[in-house]
Amino acid sequence: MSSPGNGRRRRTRVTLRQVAEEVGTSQSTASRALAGHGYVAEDLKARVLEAAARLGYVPDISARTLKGQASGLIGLLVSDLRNQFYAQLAAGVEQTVAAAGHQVVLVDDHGESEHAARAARAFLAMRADGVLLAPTGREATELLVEHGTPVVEVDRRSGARSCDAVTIDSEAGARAAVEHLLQLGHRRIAVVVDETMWDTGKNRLKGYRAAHREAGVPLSRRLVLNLGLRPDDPQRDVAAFLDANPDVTAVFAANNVMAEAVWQEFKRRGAEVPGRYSMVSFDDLTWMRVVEPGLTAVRQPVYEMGSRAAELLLERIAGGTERTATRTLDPTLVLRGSTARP
Amino acid sequence: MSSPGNGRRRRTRVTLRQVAEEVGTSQSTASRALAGHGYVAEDLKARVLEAAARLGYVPDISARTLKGQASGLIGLLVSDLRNQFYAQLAAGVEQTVAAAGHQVVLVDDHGESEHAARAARAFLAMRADGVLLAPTGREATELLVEHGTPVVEVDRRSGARSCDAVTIDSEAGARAAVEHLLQLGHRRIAVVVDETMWDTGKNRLKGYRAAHREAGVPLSRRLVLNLGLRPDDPQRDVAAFLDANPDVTAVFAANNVMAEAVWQEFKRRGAEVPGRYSMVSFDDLTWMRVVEPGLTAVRQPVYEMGSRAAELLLERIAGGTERTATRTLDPTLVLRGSTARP
DNA sequence: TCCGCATATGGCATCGTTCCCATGTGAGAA
DNA sequence: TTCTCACATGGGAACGATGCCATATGCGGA
Repeated sequence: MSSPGNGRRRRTRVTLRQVAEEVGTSQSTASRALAGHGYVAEDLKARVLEAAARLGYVPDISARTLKGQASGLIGLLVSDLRNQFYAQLAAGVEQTVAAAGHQVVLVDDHGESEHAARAARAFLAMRADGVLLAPTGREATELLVEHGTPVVEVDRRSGARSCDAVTIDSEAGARAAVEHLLQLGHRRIAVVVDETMWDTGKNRLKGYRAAHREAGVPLSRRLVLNLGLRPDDPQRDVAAFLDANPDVTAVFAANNVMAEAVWQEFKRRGAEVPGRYSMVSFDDLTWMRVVEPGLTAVRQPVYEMGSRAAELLLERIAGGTERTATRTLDPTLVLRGSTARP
Repeated sequence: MSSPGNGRRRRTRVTLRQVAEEVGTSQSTASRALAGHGYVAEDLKARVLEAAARLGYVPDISARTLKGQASGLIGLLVSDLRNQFYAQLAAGVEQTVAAAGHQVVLVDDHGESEHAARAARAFLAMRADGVLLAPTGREATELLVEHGTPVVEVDRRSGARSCDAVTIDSEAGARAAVEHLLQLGHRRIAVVVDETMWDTGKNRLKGYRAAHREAGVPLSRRLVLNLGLRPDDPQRDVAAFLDANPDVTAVFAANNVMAEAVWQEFKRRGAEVPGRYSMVSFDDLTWMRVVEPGLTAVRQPVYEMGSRAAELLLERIAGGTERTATRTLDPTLVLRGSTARP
């Protein structure tokens, strides 16, 4: 590999100037040789490249960025990396961003918008070329947009002023799920949500209601279990709810966290699925197709959402499209064994 | 928030010089005021801070880094973000790194060491303060160490020259799992692995063998199903293996991917667990405690491994410890319903 | 012969911060 | 009075890469 015999840590990094001196030319010429544009004689260029490789030259992004070039960094802000949903999203983003030769700076705001704002400031400070946000407030988006950083919102929309967005049609997904239950003959369908402050939760509830209205089935406030943000022990709350509403025959869980709580509670009380309860989850994770019976679920193209958002952001950075674009992806209802007639 | 009425994109970012001019002082003084060290009169300092906030000043990390300061970036290289194992790891790392005021640059090498080497070069180029690697070859580690970047290897060790590492005791975990099966009376225990080139796979196989030796149960090559890296369709291979070895009564899956393949194949052929087969997984994911029966599994403290590795790296960056440290975390065997006497 | 142009190379200012150093003040000590 | 020292401020040189501009040469066409 690189220069032998140079003990452990190199004291200072190899700079372009050193490479230039090695071949007896100027920084300018060496720069052109490495960059591959501008006039450089073929043989000189080869010698510069060889020297750069031999000395282990690595260009300094800070200097390049300072001079006004792109930093090559894309910020990505998610709410909870431990949740498979966001992990998939991040994977999709990383894949696309890396393929374009950029790097992802990942921040997890744990659902706190204050933390998100801090992250936005950090993205600004590092001169990120663009940022992808699963927003938890409009502050971060606004800060970035105002400073001229391209932003694409993913999954959720902050309602902040114009920026691109890639989301999944929550309302349609929820409607399909609940329609399915209604068609099977269920009339008292519970819905379990943890947040209704962002458009994901709001729209899933909206879809739930729309399906009822369309089917002419009356809605009841009682059947909406709203646990609020980051509930301590959702399973306990679900248990209490089921005890209080013994007439419920089906449950629609608005996201994977809720689905797990509901499923575990069914298991704990030995309630048969789909015998006693039918169940549908919004979001389709590994475990839902592995359990017996499999969970009927609204599958979201999460990985794809990540990569589409990244593509959109890269286009925006390249300065392509002018007016802001919103892309909505369609979820699909995957039928498995957890749903049947009541 | 910041200055009102300034249309959309600010054309240029606010620099320290502009803040200084705003309060009628010099860059030097403004810098000291913001940095909070060196002599600055109290009232002047307050005015600088106020002006910085009012103008929406965000320091430029590139310039700071170029001047020789830390970049605040920590590189993290994982093999497959879609795998919950690495997502948990990344979450643990992010949490700890963010708490220390740094940012994580995340790269997924998809198990390709060539990709890993490219990532290492990128980390070098952006002057990452330190790097965490789940190595897929020694090249990346060596490149970074040689350039003087602190490196901590996580989960796997590359065997490259001295750098810190945080791993989980694969051999002990595997031994515990297989001992459990042996104690239940199993004598023909299959082991399913996909890689034996890194120490994780190697050591799990070692633990499997050690347990047999200790129990005085003869080993058979036939019972080792080695699928090799990234098998096309592991479930099919497992099926073929089970057909060819009908005397097997228990299966030890060496990681979560193998466990899923084995589990799905059991389900497909309607083989009762633990009636026909007992099963243990190395790595304990959500679905394993949700399925019926629950999977007996070797639980790895993955999130903790991530945060411990990050802590170690931060210490190393701070220049604390001198000699390299290796930390090994202990896995625990979680008994559930998938294991019983043959 | 002279101009224009493609080719080739080097000098140097620039990006925004940091920090060393020079400069300056006033108070208290010698 | 003069020296010292703590306090306070500004000038300006780095850091490393980039790219504009000046310079130089040789060749073909007018």
